[in-house]
Amino acid sequence: MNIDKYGRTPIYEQIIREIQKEIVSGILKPLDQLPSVRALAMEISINPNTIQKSYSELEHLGICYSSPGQGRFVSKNALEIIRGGKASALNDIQKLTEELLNCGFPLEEIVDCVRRTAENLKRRTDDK
Amino acid sequence: MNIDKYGRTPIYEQIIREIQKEIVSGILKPLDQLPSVRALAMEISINPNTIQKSYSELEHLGICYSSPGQGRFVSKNALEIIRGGKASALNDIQKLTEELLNCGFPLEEIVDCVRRTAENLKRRTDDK
Amino acid sequence: MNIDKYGRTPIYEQIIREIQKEIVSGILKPLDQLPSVRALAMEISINPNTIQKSYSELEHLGICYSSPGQGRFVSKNALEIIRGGKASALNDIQKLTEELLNCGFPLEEIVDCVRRTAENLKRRTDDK
Amino acid sequence: MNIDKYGRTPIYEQIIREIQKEIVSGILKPLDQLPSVRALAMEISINPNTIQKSYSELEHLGICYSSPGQGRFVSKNALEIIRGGKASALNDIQKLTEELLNCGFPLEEIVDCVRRTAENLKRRTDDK
DNA sequence: GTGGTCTAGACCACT
DNA sequence: GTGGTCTAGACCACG
Repeated sequence: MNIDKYGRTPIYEQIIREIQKEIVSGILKPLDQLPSVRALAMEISINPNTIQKSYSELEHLGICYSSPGQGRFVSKNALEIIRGGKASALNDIQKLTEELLNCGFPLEEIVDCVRRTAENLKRRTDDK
Repeated sequence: MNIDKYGRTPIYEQIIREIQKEIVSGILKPLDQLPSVRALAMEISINPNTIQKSYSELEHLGICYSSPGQGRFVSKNALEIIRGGKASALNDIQKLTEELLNCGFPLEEIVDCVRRTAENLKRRTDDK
Repeated sequence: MNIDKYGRTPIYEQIIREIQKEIVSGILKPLDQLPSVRALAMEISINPNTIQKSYSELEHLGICYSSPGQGRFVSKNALEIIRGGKASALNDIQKLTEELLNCGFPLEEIVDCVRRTAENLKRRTDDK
Repeated sequence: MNIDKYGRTPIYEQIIREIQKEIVSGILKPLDQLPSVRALAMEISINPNTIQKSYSELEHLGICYSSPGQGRFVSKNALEIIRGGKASALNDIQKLTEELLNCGFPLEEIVDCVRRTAENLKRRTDDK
């Protein structure tokens, strides 16, 4: 798990995204057990309170659930929920696009940037 | 000036962006005087200290400069600086694109979103 | 930390210099944690907002960085940045020298002054 | 007269220094008349209030005096007063020197800087 | 009138 | 506990 302890994005958000990424990529499947708060805290050297916060948020979103005494598990419909939640990212892209266009950036430069990102991602995925 | 006093993005950052927008759109030109701290504070009902912070930041960026007792003015090369600073937005777009692609969003949907944003922006600008 | 609350130089600038001095002298080393805003405010009896301003400025200069909830730390390359920034002091010395020479002060008196300053500083440092 | 309207040093201080410089260099001699507030204001495009402030300060220092209805004149002992006042510059040089030495600048570099400044000044003076 | 600094005190998000 | 933002209100220097 790739966490930047000193960046501006909150650690608990980074953890949420990383777990979502693992679910989306299939590393974690529905009904799989998540690592315990303590275990994950040790593994990535983060305060357990922070892990707890991430997990609570994921539960709140319905992406995982905890059964007392047994542990915490990925929800059956985790994938759908994650996909739904990401729709807001399109909104963010719109805002950024507007900002760039307002500054005189040519549209095609932005489109190219998106396409190149897709290619790079594909290459990296294929390499694995 | 359009400020959301109760949103998550700090007021002072919103002000910075609004001023940049006014410079980029030509409402404010290089060497123009910016509204005084107190005047702007009154106009948008924000505490003068917050305006001061926005202005200081803009000065730090080299977008404006101040002479005590005289006022604050747009730098000659403000446009270039703003454009340079926005380059990081491309980076943000890349990250968001990756996130969406990872979730299975088709590339063309993202590209379409960008193109539609550009069209909408153009229409709004032409209407003026 | 030695602060003159009622002098002409702003408190926040004095704090910046004092912190830089502590880094240069090795009291604070790269990656060390700086005193918290509140702690330093208490220690030197200055309003936390003023400390915050000093720290923000130091961050702007790249001399330290902060992670909310964790604290504020000296940058790895703090020393280099501080040294680079002080180069402007040479410029100031030039201007003052010109002023003195224009008034008829003999060059050697100025040079002597510099040398004596160095000796005094060395003596004080050696005494420690 | 060389004034930087947009720098950080107050305009009225710059004017004071420029006038002192003219006296030291002999352009203005004791008992010479200074330009009137209005005339100087026009000449260098500065608010008369600012000129007034500079003149008041110079009077306060004893460098000039005004005789109502006649004008403002350079004092007989202006040169001595200016020289005396500049002694504080030595103090400033000391402080800057300490700062540089603390950062590891070699003493000889500072001394060289002073000597070079003197040479440049001499050359410029000889050229005239 | 302008910008700049400072205090006091509050509230929020993050760890 | 940490940093960050904001308000209210004051005071100063400069033009």
